[in-house]
Amino acid sequence: MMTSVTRASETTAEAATAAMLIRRVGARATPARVRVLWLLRSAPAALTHHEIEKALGELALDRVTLYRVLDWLVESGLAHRNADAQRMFRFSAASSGEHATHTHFRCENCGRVFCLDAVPPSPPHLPEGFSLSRLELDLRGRCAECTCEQR
Amino acid sequence: MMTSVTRASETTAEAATAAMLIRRVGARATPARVRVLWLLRSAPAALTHHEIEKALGELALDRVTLYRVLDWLVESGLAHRNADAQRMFRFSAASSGEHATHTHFRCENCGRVFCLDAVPPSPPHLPEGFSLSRLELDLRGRCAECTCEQR
DNA sequence: CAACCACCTGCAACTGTGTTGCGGGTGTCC
DNA sequence: GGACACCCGCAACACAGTTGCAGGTGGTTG
Repeated sequence: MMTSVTRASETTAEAATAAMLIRRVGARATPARVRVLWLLRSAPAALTHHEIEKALGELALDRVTLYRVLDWLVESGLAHRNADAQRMFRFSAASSGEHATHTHFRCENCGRVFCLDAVPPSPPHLPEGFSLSRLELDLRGRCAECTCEQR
Repeated sequence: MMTSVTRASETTAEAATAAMLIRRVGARATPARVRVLWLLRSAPAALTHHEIEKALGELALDRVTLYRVLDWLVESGLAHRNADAQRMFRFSAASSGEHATHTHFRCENCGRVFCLDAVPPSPPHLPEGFSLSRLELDLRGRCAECTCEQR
């Protein structure tokens, strides 16, 4: 069925990939899930609930449904959730491989979060009893766009 | 944890230090500010609003006043604010020197945030136009306490 | 094919963290 | 001691995220 996310032929392949990823987890590839995952996978940065809602345009889902889809994506490992500096959740597609170490850039002006490919930083050593499961490098500053308008 | 603000003599010196820090910024060292800053400075981890409220015990302030004190501390550079994974703000005292690079450990079980002294990781290089102001290493895992009770 | 069942969707109402407005109190300075 | 700035607390609000429930959808089974 696949209600078209857009009509461009190349993106239907992307949508099919998203659907495939969803089915692989053993769940129905509903339009809502496909759209959202497709959007996350094509976004260069982590998106807020609100940004996703806007980006879906007239294909938008109910607010709650979107929350539930996002929760489900996170729970099944297809997406990641992080709270940004404005204490809002931001969602990004999980890279197919590992996500154990990751680098984000948070713009202090517009609040957006970008996922960077950067060298995994050296593993530090922890106080006794602490166990490490994941490591994240967090860069703060201004993104290219905000540096331009340099308020 | 964190018994109330006591009358022990040694802590009065700590309180005096807090008051001094506040006055140095050019502001009144009100009891509320002194108490909160003192608490933050003696805490091993970043605290939520709620934890601070509890820790102050019967000396507790109004909810709103506490928020305003915290805002003021952040604004004057005496404290730092970060959103944790549960999208709640956590506050920590600013170290006297720089805070440009910093390492946090976030417990995925209890949500607490610990400030670690760790080597500043090497600065990676950014996409064109991005400017870096701060760098943070974010470790996720289980803190000693939660590793013990190992759910 | 019809009944069934699991699951997805949407509406409404709720929760809890953080914020704003405002009146009143407390210090400080001339 | 009067004016002023600042601080405090109460109440009401704003908003992201959640829960409950009724209804729809699609696949499966007899």
